[in-house]
Formats: sequence, C-alpha cells, structure tokens
Amino acid sequence: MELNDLPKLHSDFSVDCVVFGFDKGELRILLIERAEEPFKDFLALPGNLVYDNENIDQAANRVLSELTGLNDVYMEQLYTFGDVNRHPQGRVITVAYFSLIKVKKHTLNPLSAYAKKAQWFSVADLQPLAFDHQQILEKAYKRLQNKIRYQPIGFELLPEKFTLSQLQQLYEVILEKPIDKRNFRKKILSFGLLIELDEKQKNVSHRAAKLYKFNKTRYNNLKKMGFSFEL
Amino acid sequence: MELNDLPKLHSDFSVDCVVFGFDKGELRILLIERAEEPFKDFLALPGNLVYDNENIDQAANRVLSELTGLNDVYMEQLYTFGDVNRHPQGRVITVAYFSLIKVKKHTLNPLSAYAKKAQWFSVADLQPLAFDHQQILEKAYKRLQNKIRYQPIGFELLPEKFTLSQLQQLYEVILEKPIDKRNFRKKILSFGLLIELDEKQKNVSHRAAKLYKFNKTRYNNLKKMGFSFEL
DNA sequence: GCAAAAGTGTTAACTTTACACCCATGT
DNA sequence: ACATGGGTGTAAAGTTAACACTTTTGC
Repeated sequence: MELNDLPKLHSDFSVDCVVFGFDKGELRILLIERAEEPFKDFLALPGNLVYDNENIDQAANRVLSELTGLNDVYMEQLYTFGDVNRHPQGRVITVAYFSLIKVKKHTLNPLSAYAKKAQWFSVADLQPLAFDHQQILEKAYKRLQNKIRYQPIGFELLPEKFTLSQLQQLYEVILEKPIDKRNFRKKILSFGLLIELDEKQKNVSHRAAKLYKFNKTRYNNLKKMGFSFEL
Repeated sequence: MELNDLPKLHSDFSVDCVVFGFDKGELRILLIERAEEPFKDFLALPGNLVYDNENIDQAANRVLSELTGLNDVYMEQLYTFGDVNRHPQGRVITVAYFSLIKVKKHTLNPLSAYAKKAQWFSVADLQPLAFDHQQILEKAYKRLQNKIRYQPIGFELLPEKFTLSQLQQLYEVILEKPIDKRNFRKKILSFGLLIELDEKQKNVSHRAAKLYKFNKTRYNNLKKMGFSFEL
C-alpha cells in the first residue's frame, strides 16, 4: 500500500445517510428529490462528497447537519458500497451511515442546489430510488430490525416523552409482527430503564396513557457493568 | 505482483483483510511483516489497493486469494476506516474485511515484494501493528465474538471433521469464558446441524472422541424457513 | 493401573408465552 | 351510554443452569 505511485486525488468518496424517523405509526426515511442529472427527479438518500481534510464520521455528521440542522443524533457507519458501476459517471465509493432521529424535534431545512427540500417518506411504499440507494436502504432496514432487538435504540425514534403503547407500536412496525401487550410491558419495564413521569397524554378521546422517558444515564451505567438489553 | 505493476489508479482506497484461524487451541490471525517504509518491519494486516475496475468485494477476495491461494472462504465486509491521518503518506480510506479460514487447509504463499511471508500469530499476545491495524483487529474481534453467538460460523475455523470438545474450546476461546460441557453438547446437538461420523479421533492417549461435521445444506434450508441459530 | 479426556441425565430456577377483562376519558 | 385505547396477573410450557461420575484409550 505505498502511496508514492498514487495520483493526488480529492475524493471519489461520498457518504450517504439513511435517516430513519417514526411518525404517525409509520417508519419513515428522509429523502431528497434530485434536481440534477443523473437521476434527476428521483428520490435519493442525502449524501455528499467527503472533504479532503475530514474524517468519514465527521463528513456524515456534517452532511446530516446540513440537512436537518441537528447534531446530537444517534449515528453509526452502516456499510460501504463500491461496485464499479454504482455511479453512472465514474467510480464513487460511498460509505453509508445509519441514523435515527426524533421527527418532531427537527425542522427540515432547504438544501444545496443539487436537491430540492428533504422530506419524510414512508418506508413501506416507496418509489424507486436513485443509484443503488434502494440497496443501501434495505441494508439499513435490516440493521435496524436486528439492532432494535438487542440495543435500546428505539427511543431515538420516539419523542422524549412517550407512552408504552407508542413504544410497542414502534417495535411492531419495525419488526413487522404483532407483540402481546402485557408481555411487552412486563419485559420492557423489567429492565428498569424507563422513568415513569407524573404526566399523562392530553387530548385523547380515551383513557390517557402515562408518559415515560428513557433513562439513558442508567443504561450507560448498566452497560458498563455487563448488562445487556434484549427484547 | 508488485505494486508498480498495478493498473493506473484513480482512487486511494484499499482493502485490508482480518483473517482469523484457529489452531492448537488458540485464535490466530494472519499477518505480514512489512518489508518497506512506512512501518517497515511492523506486522500488518494483509491489504492492498483496489483496482479501478473491480468491486470492493472482489478486491478483498483477490487480495486474500493472492495471500492464501484460497477462494472458497467465509468473508464479509467489516468496517471502513478513513481517518484523515491513518496513513502517514496521505489519505487512504480502507475497507476492512473479515474472514474465517481453516488453518490446516491452506499453505501460506510468499507475497509481493512489499511484505515478507504471511504468518499466523496468536491474537492473545500481539506486538503493535502498523497503521491503525490494531483498531481494525479489535473491531474484527468484537464482530467475531458477537457473530459466533448467533450464526454458525465457528465451523469455518475448524477442520472439516472435528470433535465436540474442539468446538466447545473454540467457543470458550473466542467468548473468553468457560462453558459447561453437558449443556453445550445438549444445545449444539439440538439444532440438528451436526452430522455424526462413523469415525473417531486417532493417536490420542485417551478415549477417542467421535468426529462430527457441520451440515451446511441443512442449515441453509432451515435458515430459509426462519430458523435462527443462537448459542 | 493411572492419566487424560469422552461421554452422559436430572432437577431447580428462570423465562417465555398465551390469554380476557375492567378502567378512564371524550364525544 | 358508547367507543377507544389503557392498564393489569396467572398458569403452563419451555429453556437454561448447575452439577459428578463412569468409560475408553494409550502409555
């Protein structure tokens, strides 16, 4: 791996972000509509080239921040896609990132010229995406399905305060299967990771549910001591 | 093949392979000793630049094949490392791959000029590695520890025919904890994924153990039907 | 015959699953 | 008063964990 022979090059690397959100009982993903060729008018994952002087993780955070105005977000590297022909105009290797955000907490900002405004789309029925972004999304979705079973990341998708039913519905939608209400509550409360608030839902036309929040500090402590979350 | 013989590059990305093996009761990793600066004489992961006209997965397979002469090997993408300063001579983003092989099945071949012969080293006590390869190895090791619990990949590290004790020892070494013999056997046999052979160990100075082999076909079938391996 | 590892079963503790009714609130 | 979702416990089935002695083989 000697560099001496390498042409000096700015990047043919990009990052693409798969940003999941959860709203109105549906899993959503943040997409832009491309304003330029190739794939003009197609939906695409928000992504951008990596600067010469920035780490990939930084690039992912920057791109996401440029999109959503937000920084304090669950984010991790997902997978790198580098098939020779994945980009019609030349070779671009892209490092995909995976991120979970609270939809309500963010306002979506206008983007640079290459894209129209970012918007939320339901993952369930989606038109074809640009490039190999369909494939990237599938990988991300599988990661989400896997990860949510053994890490408490579901909370990243819910508002700060949520009801147990909202949490259950989130799991049902992501795992694509129904869950028994009593068993779910028993299990999730048994971890001792939820703080029961002195507060209830408002303006609902049925018995108002208690609100909870996730005790992240406690989770971090337990994790250090070898505790493992598993649904 | 020397690096100077490589086709012209327009990209500074490489693949690095973390190749695990298991031998004499120890988890091992395949490393080369670098013959050139930077990090001359350091141990390093086998890696190489990705050709312009090959997919990353292909590159990883090629590099591994150039090293070991072997192709039919468990291999998956691990993680991409791209910190600005990870390579002292410029920016190189590297896609790390993770591979498990049967040590005995392969003869290690001489390499290109930039490296001396590849050799197996015990993962347990290792001198410092070149570049950020220590970090890559750690990530790979964690992946292995995780993955072995819910996918039957341990068999990739054992000879075709193995005893239950060898299998158990493999798990104990990788998971770094003792396992109860009777419970282990009960569990592992309960999957119905092992074929009991009409054959026993030879030349051991104690009762010879039965040999088994992994029933990969059956695993693939079961997997399609939603079966999940979990130790 | 002894050293070394192979092979084998039972029980108690715990976890998971299945399942149905009353409660609180808004209209 | 009714429609909507909130909230709650128990028992049976299944899984995991703890545990010790006999067998086979080579020397």
